[in-house]
Amino acid sequence: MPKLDESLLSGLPPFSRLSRPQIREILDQARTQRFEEGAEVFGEGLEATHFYLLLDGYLRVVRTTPGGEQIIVLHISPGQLFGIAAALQRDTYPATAVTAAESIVLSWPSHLWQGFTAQYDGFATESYKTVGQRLGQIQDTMTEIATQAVEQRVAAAVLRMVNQSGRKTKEGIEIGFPITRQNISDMTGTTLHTVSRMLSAWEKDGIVRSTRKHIVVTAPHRLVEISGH
Amino acid sequence: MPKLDESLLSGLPPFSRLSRPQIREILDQARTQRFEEGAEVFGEGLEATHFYLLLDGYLRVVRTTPGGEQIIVLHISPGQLFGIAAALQRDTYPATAVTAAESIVLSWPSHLWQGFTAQYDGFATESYKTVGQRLGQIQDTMTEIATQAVEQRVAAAVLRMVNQSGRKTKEGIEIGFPITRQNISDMTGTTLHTVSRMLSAWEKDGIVRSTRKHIVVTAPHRLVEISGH
DNA sequence: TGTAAACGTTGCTCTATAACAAACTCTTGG
DNA sequence: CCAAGAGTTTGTTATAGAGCAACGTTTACA
Repeated sequence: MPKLDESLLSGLPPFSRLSRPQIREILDQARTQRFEEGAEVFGEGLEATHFYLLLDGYLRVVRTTPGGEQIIVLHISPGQLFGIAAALQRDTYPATAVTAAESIVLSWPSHLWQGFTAQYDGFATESYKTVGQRLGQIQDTMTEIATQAVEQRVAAAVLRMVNQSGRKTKEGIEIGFPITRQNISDMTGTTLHTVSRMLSAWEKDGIVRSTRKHIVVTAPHRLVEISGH
Repeated sequence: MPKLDESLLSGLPPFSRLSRPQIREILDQARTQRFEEGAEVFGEGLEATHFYLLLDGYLRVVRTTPGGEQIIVLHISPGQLFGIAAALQRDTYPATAVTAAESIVLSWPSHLWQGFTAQYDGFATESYKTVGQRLGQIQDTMTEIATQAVEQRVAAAVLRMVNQSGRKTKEGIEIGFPITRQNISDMTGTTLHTVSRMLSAWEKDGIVRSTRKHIVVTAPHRLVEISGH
């Protein structure tokens, strides 16, 4: 395995205050893994043996109900920590992490968490900041699902993905990872049928352009209007 | 103001590993407040100047949408920390805390958080455990709202309150704080009308007994069945 | 290169639940 | 002790969106 370069981590919040030798130390303890699109990095309820950092790719964090339905709790972008059950004194993962695209992932054994927070300046602070942001985001999503009509929720979900991973194209802003109607319905608590109808209608209105697994938003402001924010 | 006794805190997880003098120190830095039922302890978006512990009473943590609708994110029981924005490096509260019953609350200035975690053994660990549990619970609620029918959600909400605050009566288990149909609808993303009909139906079936602002569950197992868990 | 699997679209029907409306009942405080 | 407000009940109507069904399209791989 080729040695990873310190520059991979030096820009990221949890590591930004560390010296290169410290980052070297951290990298030398990490395991690197590559996952195909659709692969499971860890599963809900399993023992939380490691914590992770997404170097490249995209992840979906997913919960499955007893009845077999699933909902996507959040998406993880490159540079973010995930599976940090150790930070919250949990011994199992509370959700499943599935790659939305081919991904490169670093991981460390959970027992190193304590040491990391103790010896690396800013690591704990930044990690808990991430936890706080995620908590806030989940509360937002929950409030939205509980109070908004389907069209508004779908619009908001699309906008969230665009904001998190959007890249400019000549036609508009494209969501940066493969995404199906089913995926969107799993984010919003609807059915793929309803999402499909909605996207068709928006396409007719010139708000989005979509092909199989890809969505380009051509008129973001109109989506913002629809979402009601 | 009467001096608070150390025994108030000594049994609670965040303080359980501390000596009496340490608890004395902590208590001496605390402000004690009493709130009427329905009072706001802090509001969403306000500067997070303090963190809190609920000594007695019950709280609802509430989010309000731009459109004026609100949803109850979770309930806080006696002995629990809340408003711990400081733990997550936030400078504003992400939600509003409203008393569901008359309540006694301790609070400390946010800047003490750092010191508490550094010098009191087990404080950080236990606090983050709480955060982890709450995150899990919110994810549960969200999954439920996104996937379950209204009757199942209402049943689950009632059961959650019973588990958290239930006290035995001759007729069954009573929810330990005042609760309206509107409150329940705010927990489940429905309307008070639907909740009212549901409770009426359950009462006819001998599953609950309810009076204004009070609910006694007489057949918890039947509610569990309905909730689908 | 052909065929199955995965993904997407669209029409039709049906129902759970919101919305509207009105009346009833308890509680509180002047 | 009465009035106003807060909480609850119940009936009726309207509709968003789920469910079912069928078909079309793209992708992958055998």
